[in-house]
Amino acid sequence: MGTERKRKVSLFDVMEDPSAKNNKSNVLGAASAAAGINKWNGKPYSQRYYDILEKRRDLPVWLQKDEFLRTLQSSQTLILVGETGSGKTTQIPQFVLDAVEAENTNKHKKWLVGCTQPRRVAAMSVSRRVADEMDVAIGEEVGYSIRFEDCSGPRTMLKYLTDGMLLREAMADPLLERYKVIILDEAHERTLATDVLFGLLKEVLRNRPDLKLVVMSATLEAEKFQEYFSGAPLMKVPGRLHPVEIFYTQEPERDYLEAAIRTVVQIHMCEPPGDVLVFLTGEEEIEDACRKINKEVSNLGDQVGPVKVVPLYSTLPPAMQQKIFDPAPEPLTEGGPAGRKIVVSTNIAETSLTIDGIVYVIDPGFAKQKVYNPRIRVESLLVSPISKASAHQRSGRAGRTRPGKCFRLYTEKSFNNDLQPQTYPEILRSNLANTVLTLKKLGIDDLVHFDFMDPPAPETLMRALEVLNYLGALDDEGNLTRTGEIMSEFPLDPQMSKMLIVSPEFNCSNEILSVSAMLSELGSLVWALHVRGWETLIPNCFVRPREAQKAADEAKSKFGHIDGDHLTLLNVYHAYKQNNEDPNWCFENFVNNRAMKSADNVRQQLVRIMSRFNLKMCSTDFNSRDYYVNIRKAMLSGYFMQVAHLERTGHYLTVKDNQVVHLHPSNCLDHKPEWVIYNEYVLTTRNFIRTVTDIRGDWLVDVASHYYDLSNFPNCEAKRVLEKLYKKRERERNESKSRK
DNA sequence: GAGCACTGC
Repeated sequence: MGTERKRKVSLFDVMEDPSAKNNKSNVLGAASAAAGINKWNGKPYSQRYYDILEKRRDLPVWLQKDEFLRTLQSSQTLILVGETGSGKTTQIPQFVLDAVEAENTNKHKKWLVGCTQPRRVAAMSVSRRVADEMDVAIGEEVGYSIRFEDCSGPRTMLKYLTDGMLLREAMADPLLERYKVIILDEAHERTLATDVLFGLLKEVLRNRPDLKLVVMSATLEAEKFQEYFSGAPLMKVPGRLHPVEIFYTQEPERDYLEAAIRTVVQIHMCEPPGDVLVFLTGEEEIEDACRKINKEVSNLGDQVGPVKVVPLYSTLPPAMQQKIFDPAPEPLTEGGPAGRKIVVSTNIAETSLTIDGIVYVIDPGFAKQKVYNPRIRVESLLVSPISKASAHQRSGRAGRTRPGKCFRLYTEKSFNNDLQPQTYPEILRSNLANTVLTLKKLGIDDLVHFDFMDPPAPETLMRALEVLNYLGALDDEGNLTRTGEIMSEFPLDPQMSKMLIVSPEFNCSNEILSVSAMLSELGSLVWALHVRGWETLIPNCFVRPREAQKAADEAKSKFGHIDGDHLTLLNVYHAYKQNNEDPNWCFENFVNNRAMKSADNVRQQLVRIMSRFNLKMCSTDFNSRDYYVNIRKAMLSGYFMQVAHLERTGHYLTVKDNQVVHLHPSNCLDHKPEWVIYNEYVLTTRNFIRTVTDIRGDWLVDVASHYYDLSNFPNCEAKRVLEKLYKKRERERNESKSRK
């Protein structure tokens, strides 16, 4: 296999003379276009194809098509910087297709061009657009691949996929041999998956001279990318944005929320018509701001036009999110002052959602960002200043349809001196246990010397290795074990995949599958439940409308399990299935139908992975006393590092880390157990542990004796209790021996 | 008796 790879001629080396190549592609293009036959599928072009083609040719990237093809021909890696509106995401992959096709001598050889996106929606919508542009059916020559949905086939030549999905593919095919060219789009966003792909692809390119890489990014960091990819050529494509005038405050603002509201009102009173976008940090702040803006504007009476204030955050259900696309309200009287739409949004409007018609942007300079503390292994959300790149992106939102204005609620000096150039990449802000497992599976043995664009803190890597070692995914030399290999196949946190893998030993894999599916969808499903004026309870498959709180609480209590929230989730899942997944049943019981559907979807995916590894699907007899005991023990064998002990003072302390924590009030326990496992540790008004289940101290000794090795344990009450347990064990063992 | 930046497999 290796020799064959070496024999392959580098893809674009065939043509020596760039002008000859261009002639050829032009001739080809002209010939097929003249015949009106689509070279990709042999069908005649539709009228729509020609209509779109005309518009495509107006995009800024088209002016540089030849330059792009020449550069791609002469180098293995290419960096392309293009601002919003340049058309790079839709056009560059098509240019690449033309190039590959022109150079491909073996017409029967299958090849693929992949283009990654950080978000599912983008992968889906861009591929649909490109299929239209190429006049082919989606899923045929052009397709996409995202979790739960592979819309590609044997004919596919261009595939848009999420970065996480390409990483998954690399686990099965480390040299990514199906691909001729890989395009990493939106590289500046520096998602965890993209960062891992950087390092991985750098290695793959060394082993595969016939593979090419195009890195596409929107901003300033191009030189850093260039340096990382050993001086790869850099191409710049202009964007197509209207000019945006930037205003700074003269003095720092004491209260950015109050300043933001004041600025909205001023714009509405003094500026010409045009919609406003305000960036704030979170749901509560946004709802609060919307109320205040409405109040302030109504105080102005009819000297100003009407406003439509629209909140926007990810947890808003899609129907509510749609309101951002509504037009601004009409003037109250004919010829009266114009109406204005005011969108108050989180960072979601910075990258994920684009609203046309925005002319004014208000940027207070803050966002909630994830931070990770490796010492106590806690990720939390913190309101922190944004980066220059982020500020730039925000202001660009004002110039999509016409020239706009951006009001930065901080001083110019502060922008220049205080804001860091780029947002910290995610890899520096996350718990890396799962990432390290993926890297190990990809065959990266030496993590310390892995070529990260931004290497994570050694302590974070050490913590991740330690966790994986305790879970039995890595041996003491740091090599992937068989268990670790299976764990890496699950799209779950290592703790969760561990409990799944061992669950057949506790005769409860069916139940652990359900718990895992419910838990893993907790985070990503909140959006389905949130309706304005409604509240949710955690676990968030429960809905709690403000006008029916009592009924909702009663409904929830029917599912409550006194031994813990994990078991409550299991009860809900079982009830959902017993009622045939009936949406009416969900409605009547204040259970969210969408959340349940999605959990069920995840569960099916997990079942498929379990079967692939011959992991048995089994249950303990429901009437057995051990039914719940087995489930709790199986959970403990994954979560033995997330245990808290009730001290005599009445507080919980996390085991080993000795952090004071409190049971989150959403728990459904009817007592305070001496020992609990928890799913997450959240830092808000206090240190809370959320989704909690009662476990027994002697199980710790049975299930995770390697972790509860007392010779390596900080002095604390939990240690003394465990010491007693170990002694009791020993006594019992001796007694049983002497009886024999 | 508290609360959810945003993604992804």
